Amino acid sequence: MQNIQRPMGEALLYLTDEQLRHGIEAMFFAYRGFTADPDRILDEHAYGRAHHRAIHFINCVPGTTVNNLLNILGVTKQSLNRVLRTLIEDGLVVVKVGTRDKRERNLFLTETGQALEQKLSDAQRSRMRQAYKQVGPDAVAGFRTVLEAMMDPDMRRAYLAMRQD
Amino acid sequence: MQNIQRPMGEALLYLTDEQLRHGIEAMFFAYRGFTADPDRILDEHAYGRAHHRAIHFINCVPGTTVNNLLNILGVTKQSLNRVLRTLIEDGLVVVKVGTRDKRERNLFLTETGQALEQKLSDAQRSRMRQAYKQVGPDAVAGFRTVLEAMMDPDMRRAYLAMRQD
DNA sequence: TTGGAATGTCAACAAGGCTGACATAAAATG
DNA sequence: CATTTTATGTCAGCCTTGTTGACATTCCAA
Repeated sequence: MQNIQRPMGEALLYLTDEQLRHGIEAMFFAYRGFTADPDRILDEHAYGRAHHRAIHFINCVPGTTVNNLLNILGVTKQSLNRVLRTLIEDGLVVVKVGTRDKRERNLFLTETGQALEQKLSDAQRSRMRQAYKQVGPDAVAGFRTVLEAMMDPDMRRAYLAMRQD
Repeated sequence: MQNIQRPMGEALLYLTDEQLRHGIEAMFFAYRGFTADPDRILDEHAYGRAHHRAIHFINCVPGTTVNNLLNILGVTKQSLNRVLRTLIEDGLVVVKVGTRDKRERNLFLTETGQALEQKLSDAQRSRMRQAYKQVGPDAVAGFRTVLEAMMDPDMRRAYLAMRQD
């Protein structure tokens, strides 16, 4: 370590080990903040982050299959299945057997499910909005750019495919 | 949803629900990338992220007390204790009874512990460096600014106190 | 039509959070 | 000096959410 070369004065200051370490810690603390508000709401419903993630992406891609969700979430199908089961039992998610391929299950949020999704994403967006507002558009653009660069290529593809702005 | 007001044309485009949602998803996928490399290394040693976090912050503040670590990590002492116990048993961490206050335990990494810390943080910094290099200093500055704005105030204080750049 | 691949379910286990209760030693306080 | 508070550790037990293994169903292609 300690490969502290500064080939061009302070121009690459942001690439020193020290700076990178700060970035790592910022990521750690920020992610805590990022999940704090939804976590509180989920607690009231006896759900966890896993439920939140499932709800979020089912809302995002209504009718998605279990398999597709597995790829997005990066967990095993067994793990996802447990979460889905409780969401289905609780009437937040409905399953329809695939029309073309009957092995597939298409997932949808019920109205109750959509209501919870709203509540969760309102909370999360509200913190995001406050942060964005506080720092302005340029910082936000930089934020998104770095996040994209940090993703694994597969996830970057999934992420970019999901957006159309 | 769909409360899409645009009070000043496109000037606040980055604050629409749609944009905020993309920020949320970017955060989710990026955090996965962020932890992927250390996770692989930890697996080989039969450790988890909890061990990584402890190692990281003990390295960061050598001689830190258990209580201080609890505040930084935001877990219960029982949970931290389990992790610390294995790290001590495995000879990665040593405990010294506090000099001024003998109730306190000061935590340090052994050479072995430092070696693992190096390995983990090399991997994590390397991804960070690649991302930073790819996007340039302005984006990096924006990235850090937004992350700081997203933290809970307590954590922001802890984070800012930790750095002296 | 039959065997393999894809999809999803159930069961059991492990990591790592959590709470509660309790022990000990040291410090602080009256 | 007696008492209380603080810092830490430990045990037991619970929950969420990962994991693997075994199995059922469905589809498709040889």
